[in-house]
Amino acid sequence: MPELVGYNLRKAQIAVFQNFQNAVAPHDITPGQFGVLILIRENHGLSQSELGNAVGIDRSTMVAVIDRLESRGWVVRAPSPNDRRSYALELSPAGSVLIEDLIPRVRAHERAMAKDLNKAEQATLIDLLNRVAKAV
Amino acid sequence: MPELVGYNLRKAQIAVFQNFQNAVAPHDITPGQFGVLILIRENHGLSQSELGNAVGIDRSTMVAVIDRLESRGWVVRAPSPNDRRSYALELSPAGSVLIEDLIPRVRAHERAMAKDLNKAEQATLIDLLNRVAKAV
DNA sequence: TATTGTTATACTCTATAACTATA
DNA sequence: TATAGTTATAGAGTATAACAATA
Repeated sequence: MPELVGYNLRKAQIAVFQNFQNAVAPHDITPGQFGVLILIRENHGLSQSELGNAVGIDRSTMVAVIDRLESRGWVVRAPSPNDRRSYALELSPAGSVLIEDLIPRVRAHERAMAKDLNKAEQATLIDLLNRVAKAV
Repeated sequence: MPELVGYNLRKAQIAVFQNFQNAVAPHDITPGQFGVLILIRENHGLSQSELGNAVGIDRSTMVAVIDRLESRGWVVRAPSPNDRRSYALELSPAGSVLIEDLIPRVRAHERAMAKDLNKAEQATLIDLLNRVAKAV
């Protein structure tokens, strides 16, 4: 097992996930939720289906994801101006404040994670991960 | 985001997970379950708590994990010879047959995943992943 | 007819707290 | 007192199938 790429990927992912949780404490937010918030911030008015496609999850799953973020006051389902079936997702003011607080924490988390890797090694790691993701 | 190690790790992990599922079809087994079966095979008589420690999950979580593997006929809870509180976990004959069928599939999956990486690059990737996992 | 959001349903993975039997 | 397995409970994340409203 220790020589398998998949096994090491899994182990690194678990360690990184836990460090992320510590880094963003006391906000209790997952990497997936952070990614969704970032996507909404950078793409105003995204619909739930578009967001699901971007993240690779079903639109029925996205309902509960947005429910959670909305119930915590970070995201609002605004009416879409041109399609009455869909919502235009936006960050709430509280959501914007949250993101501004999270970004430096996530940057620190990234630094901690890569602290034993120089710049070239970080670039190599990202390149290799990309090639693995593309290969499968 | 695309320049973050954590983000790329997550993306690679998702792609690899899906490819794993295809590779082991029609067995419907997750990488985590495969890891548990391998550990039981390589450590006869392991207890649930020991297994949980090895994998990094709580012993209460391990109950349901073993329940599932037992209900599918792959693992047996044998009585521990020296401690009546605990079980000595073993693969059933069906579980041994399953593992023998899975191993070449998982090897093929590993090859597919790393098909665009030469030997040196694979070793580099594993080394970098290990250093990330250790850093956090 | 096709798409968007939703609900009902189901399953996996994860944890904490409290319990029973045993050490 | 401490440990092993268990249960109750809770929550996140994931999916498929079917439905209403809308395109």
